[in-house]
Amino acid sequence: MNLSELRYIVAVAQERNFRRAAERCFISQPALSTAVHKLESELGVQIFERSRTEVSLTTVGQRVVEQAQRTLEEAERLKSIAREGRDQLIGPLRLGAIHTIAPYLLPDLIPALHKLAPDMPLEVEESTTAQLETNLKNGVVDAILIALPFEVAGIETRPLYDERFEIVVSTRHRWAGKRSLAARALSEERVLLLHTGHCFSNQVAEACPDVSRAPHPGSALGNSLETIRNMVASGSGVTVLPASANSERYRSAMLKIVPFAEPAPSRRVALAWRRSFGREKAIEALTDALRSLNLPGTTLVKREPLRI
Amino acid sequence: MNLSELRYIVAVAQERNFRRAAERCFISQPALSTAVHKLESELGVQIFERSRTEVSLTTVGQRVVEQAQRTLEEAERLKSIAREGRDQLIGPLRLGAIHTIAPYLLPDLIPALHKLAPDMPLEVEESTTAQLETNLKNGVVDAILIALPFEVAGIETRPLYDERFEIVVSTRHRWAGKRSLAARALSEERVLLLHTGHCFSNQVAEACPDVSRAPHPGSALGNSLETIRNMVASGSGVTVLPASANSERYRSAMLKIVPFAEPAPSRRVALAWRRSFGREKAIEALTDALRSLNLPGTTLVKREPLRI
DNA sequence: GCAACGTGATATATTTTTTGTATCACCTGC
DNA sequence: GCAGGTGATACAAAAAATATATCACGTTGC
Repeated sequence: MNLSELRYIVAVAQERNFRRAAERCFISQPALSTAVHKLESELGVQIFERSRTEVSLTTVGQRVVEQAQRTLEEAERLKSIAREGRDQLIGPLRLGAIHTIAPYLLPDLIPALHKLAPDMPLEVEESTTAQLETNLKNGVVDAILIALPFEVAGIETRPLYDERFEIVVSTRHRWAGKRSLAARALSEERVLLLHTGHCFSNQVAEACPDVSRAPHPGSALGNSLETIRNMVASGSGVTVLPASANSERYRSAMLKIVPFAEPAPSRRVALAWRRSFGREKAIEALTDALRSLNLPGTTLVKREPLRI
Repeated sequence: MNLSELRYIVAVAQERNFRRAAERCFISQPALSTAVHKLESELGVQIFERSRTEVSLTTVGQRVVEQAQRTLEEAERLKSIAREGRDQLIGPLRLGAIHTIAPYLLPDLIPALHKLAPDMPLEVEESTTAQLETNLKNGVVDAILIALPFEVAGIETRPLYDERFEIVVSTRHRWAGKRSLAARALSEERVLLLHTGHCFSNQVAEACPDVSRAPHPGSALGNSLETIRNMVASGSGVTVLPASANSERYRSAMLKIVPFAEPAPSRRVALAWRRSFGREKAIEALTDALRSLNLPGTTLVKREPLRI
């Protein structure tokens, strides 16, 4: 039994004539005849009564044809479901981002993406790189925003922008008036950072090797740079933040941003997704939205050189 | 798109593994893979997300698979409808019979058939041979009981029994005491018969060539032999009836039955049905029921020699 | 790290199924 | 009786489904 055969018996039932039914099904009359015979013998039931003059339905045939129609309708519905789902820019996109990116990017990203893909709401999850990697591989999220390097089997990565690091101090700090500072200067100060589970902390530590990592209660600082920013404002130390964290939105009267002397340390932010994730269009739209944001202290990476 | 493909994606969705799904579908893994690919490209939608480690459903895929399941259920229901309808002894059988047979046969036939095929109710129509022939060809009835000869293209005929004709007179009639009468004797009497639309009248006329066909209002006698019987009882004339019309059930104290002298005229009653009518079992059951009736004045025709 | 195993995809060949062409037997209506 | 129409059938051709062998890639366990 297959759907064509069902279409055939419905056509025959409607036309009550094999030739016309065959024409409507775009097949030859003998093909139709054999197909109907095949179905009848498979079902073990005679659907039609054929005389030389006319074709009529048997009692069972009546019910069989009705049910065939119902089956075909369901099959049609399947097609229309697929048709509706064909647009990759329809349906939610689950995006993960690390704590040092999410809060500074999402407020602008969400409206930007909404313009490009109004029917693709963004569902956001904020976590560490390690957790995001797991969730990405498991399919809990569809794409993640992380800092490079990020080499994972089966995962596609696309660099988006380079982002300078900046030193943040209290306005009352002796560095508050500085135009710039060398990385090694940080070794003189108490530098507040997120705990080592966060890649940003490691990157800062790498960039500024002799930073005196001040001891602090592991999770007491939370996962938020904002806590650190407050601590800096209250004079507990200095910190290093990614430039986008110092956008106007987050600027404070109690803090002063001091750029690093060139070459300033930086990180490369990238988008990553499963190679098997089918919605390339969604990834493209997301990329476009991200590249349109114009974040302070960032430089877009030239488009397309995918690092695999 | 075909039903197999739907079965395949349902299996993959359940197993979340192509090899196991293939095994469950009794096909090879590559066959399953290509089939799923084919369906995906036909629908223009990715149903599954395949990583090397695991298979998962896309958002559309989820809905597609659900709908596929629904479609398959309807197809299954079709099969079960066919399975239920497979028994040819289930469902009504529409039987036509001429006026000179129906009333004398049906009272016994219905219970007899009910014993042989309890789920095959008989729907009866009483009419003339000509009308029955039309209705049989049109499919308004499935089988008819008529008197031979009956040669119609596309119609199968099976002789059932030979039935003697008998003379019926009033008890006050001068023939009331006769043991038998020759056919030609009828020429002396006023013989009441149904109008010429009824084959029985013609058969009597043929058998008794010089019958004085008494003039009578065409339809005033109705289509019923019973009307004639009443007229005979009231002395309006004599008549000739088929033997089964004179069974105990219909015998009257005011009437006397006089057999014809040998060779008594008779008719051969037969069952006829469209050659294309599929329910041979139903015809068999009906034949068996008819042959079991033991009607008075009838002799069963030897089984099976089908006259085609 | 690296080998063994497991995954789905692919290439090619084979089998099965579907369909088309030509023709038949039969019925209807003139 | 003959022309036109019906569905069935035989056979051939085309298309589809499937199997075998193999691949590339990831995971896992040592």
